[in-house]
Amino acid sequence: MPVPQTQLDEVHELFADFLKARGQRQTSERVAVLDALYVSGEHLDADALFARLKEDGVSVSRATVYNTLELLIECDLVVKHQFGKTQARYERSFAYWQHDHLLCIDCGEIFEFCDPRLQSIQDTVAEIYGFEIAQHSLTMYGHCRREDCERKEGMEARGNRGKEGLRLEF
Amino acid sequence: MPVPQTQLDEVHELFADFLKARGQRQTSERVAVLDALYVSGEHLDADALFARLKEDGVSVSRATVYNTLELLIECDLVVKHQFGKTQARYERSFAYWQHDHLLCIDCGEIFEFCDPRLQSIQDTVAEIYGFEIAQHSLTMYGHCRREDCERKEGMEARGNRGKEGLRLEF
DNA sequence: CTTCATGCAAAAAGTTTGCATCCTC
DNA sequence: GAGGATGCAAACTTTTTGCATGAAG
Repeated sequence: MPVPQTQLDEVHELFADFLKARGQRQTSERVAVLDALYVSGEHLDADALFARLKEDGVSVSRATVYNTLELLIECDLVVKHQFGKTQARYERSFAYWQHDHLLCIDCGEIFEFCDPRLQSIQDTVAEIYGFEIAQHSLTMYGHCRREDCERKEGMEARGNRGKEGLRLEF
Repeated sequence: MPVPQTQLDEVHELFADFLKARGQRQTSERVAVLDALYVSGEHLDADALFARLKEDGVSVSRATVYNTLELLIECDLVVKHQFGKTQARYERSFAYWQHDHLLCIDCGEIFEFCDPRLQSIQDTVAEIYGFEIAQHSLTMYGHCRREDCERKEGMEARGNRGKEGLRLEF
């Protein structure tokens, strides 16, 4: 689901302001990374993002991708996820509903959901442990029922050696 | 909190049975890795586990540590966590309450909690998305109030360059 | 005595860093 | 024009793999 142009403009402005405030420059590479994440709305890993940019004819180095992601995370335009893998994935976060994730163990597809009860849990935990909770990460892992879910990712990644495709890591 | 001897025996037996069933050998190294995780009950990363074993006078290679962890995960005696870092942590999982985690952004301390409402959320999500949910991972990140919480890990890991120590990754 | 497991070291995979060149501001 | 940004490649970190040696069954 692509982001509407007005929102993309708004995000560009936020990023520009953030950079200006820190005396950093607005380069075409930085904007390209921002756009790649906002236009697709997918949960991309650094390498997929790098490939996507190259496909789009934008030439950036991996170092710049990582540098820019760091900046985007700092100004809260992007969040980094560690969906049970050593490799991180990045997702746009501005003007987008706060949500958690549901991941298909077989095909790797990611779904998003939101449940208000999680806030109650967070409040309870904060009170019991005397914590000031800044953020949370909730991911559910299971088997989806899409007709085109063919365990593709599980097969590739794990050589189909168990009843389940991906190795679960919590 | 160390595990009682009777439980350690039980875990040894489970592991022995698992290995025998697969025609694999019970070596002292494998048992040592299992014990290291069960005796301390901590959430160790592979390297810390390696170091702990060396401290205890057990000489195992990193490769064996990783191999054994894989086995222990397969027989559900250990779970792997990816607490928003590229580096995984491992925790014993047998005869231990099912719980989620609360992590101090400043000192890195890990607390455990359990809230029955999460099961309700899981059921709802499963129904709405038509998923058969196998597992979930919930981690809350915040600031603890221990008097000896001195942001130590944040300082080391990130060079104290922000208002918060650890980089959050969700 | 036959595998299977270990240890070592090399390779992978993901990410970070140093530095000369380039380009915003 | 000056200082931050880029690209490249090398370094680093964590994890995986290949192979000769060693030990469990």
